[in-house]
Amino acid sequence: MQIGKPAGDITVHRRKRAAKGQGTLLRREILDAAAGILADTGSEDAVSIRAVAERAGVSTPAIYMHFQDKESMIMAVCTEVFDDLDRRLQDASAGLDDPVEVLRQQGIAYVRFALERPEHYRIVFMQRSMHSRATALALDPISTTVFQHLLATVKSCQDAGIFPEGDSVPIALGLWSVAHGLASLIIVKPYMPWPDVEEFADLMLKMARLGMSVFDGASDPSHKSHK
Amino acid sequence: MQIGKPAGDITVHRRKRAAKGQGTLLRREILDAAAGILADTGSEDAVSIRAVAERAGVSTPAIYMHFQDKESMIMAVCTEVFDDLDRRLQDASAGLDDPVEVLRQQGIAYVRFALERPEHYRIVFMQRSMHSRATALALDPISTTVFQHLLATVKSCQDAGIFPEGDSVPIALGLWSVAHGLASLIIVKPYMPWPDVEEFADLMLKMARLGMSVFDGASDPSHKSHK
DNA sequence: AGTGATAACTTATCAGTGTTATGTTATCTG
DNA sequence: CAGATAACATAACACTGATAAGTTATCACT
Repeated sequence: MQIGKPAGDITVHRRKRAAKGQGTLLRREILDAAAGILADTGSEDAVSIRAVAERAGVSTPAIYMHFQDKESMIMAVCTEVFDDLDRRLQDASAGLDDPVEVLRQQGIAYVRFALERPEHYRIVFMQRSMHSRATALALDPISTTVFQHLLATVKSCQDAGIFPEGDSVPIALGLWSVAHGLASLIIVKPYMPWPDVEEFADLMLKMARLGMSVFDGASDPSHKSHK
Repeated sequence: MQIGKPAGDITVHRRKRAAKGQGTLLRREILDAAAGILADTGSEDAVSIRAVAERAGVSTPAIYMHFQDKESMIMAVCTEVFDDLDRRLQDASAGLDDPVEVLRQQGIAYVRFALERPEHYRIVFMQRSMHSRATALALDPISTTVFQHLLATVKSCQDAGIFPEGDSVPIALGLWSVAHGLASLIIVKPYMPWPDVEEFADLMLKMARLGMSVFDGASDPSHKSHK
């Protein structure tokens, strides 16, 4: 049973260890490997610690030198991908004067982005974290970034008199819920009779805006005491 | 090393095997065991095949006599729980004449139900199936049931002149997206600055309704060719 | 150039998972 | 009471995330 090469765990390409100060180089290569697997397969399940380690050319526990656990690693991958989301949302509304049009275009861009990367979106926005609340928040800069930008857009709408004055937070959360609800339901229940996605997103956001604009006089519990 | 009882896999309560025609009795006990673990722990991860088998007092592969795989088992558990959802939605709108009020109360009841059973809701509405589209649809009677009821409510709203005439499907899907977006985002991102849940749900649904009511004259691509 | 310190890893292993092929036993039928 | 078979159990496979403990290459310093 003599075989030339040792049997068992055949690592395809064995990485050379980094120099002494350059330990963080591996972090980049791990992220690239994990991102590659996720992009190739489109499934989080395929991104196992072992698969990532093999693709990066290192041993399995080497991953844990740079990431606390698997969730942190995958979240880091998704965070990098979703940096594009921020840029896309800006691009979608660049050069637009009407703040309502800004809101609409950003909303459509949001849904479109989610449907282009359904697995990334699912990981970040449809999966509860295994960590505590505090660390889950720390691992999730995407949500806060998206929300801050949306908040600014809502405020400009309020300044233009489109939305009623008062706390912008519930309005922004409401608009976010609409866009998220649409994207996430399409991802999970694709067999439902969804109309054309972009026109439907347009419809929903219009619906939300028009609803909001009439809201001043209605019985709005969260704003009742303001006026 | 003589010990009285055999070491190793100590099954707490060994079930007596069912009689010859009564093989399906085990199915009920498996469902109860799985539902119990899910209710106790609140985590799908705790509902492992082995844990369920031990709780039911049978061996691990016995599960596979009644369920194709783990997903089917857990979906069966959730389907039973969500039968209550249907009843709750009916109760919430019982005795109401105004179809809009029916819509609002059902929407609030929907979100409330989701937040009372976040893990069940997550499994059914926030997790993509491992199966093919066809079998995923077959495993998911909840969505279709909920949607059919919502569709009926939307139609009654259309008859009352609250919503514009035409295809009810996109309107119902839109309303569902709103309620789902709210519930699912709260479940996954509880650290966001959510206002009081029920009043917020009320706000959102009002917002959706008021938007819809003004829609007839606006540029609505999905209805443009009707008039 | 040689030596010790240590950053950057690897080896080996643990405890668990879903799933399946195969073996066994209790019950029912004739 | 013998044979058929429904209703299980045993054992094992191929994974998974994670960790304790051991190793090796590189660096600073003499």
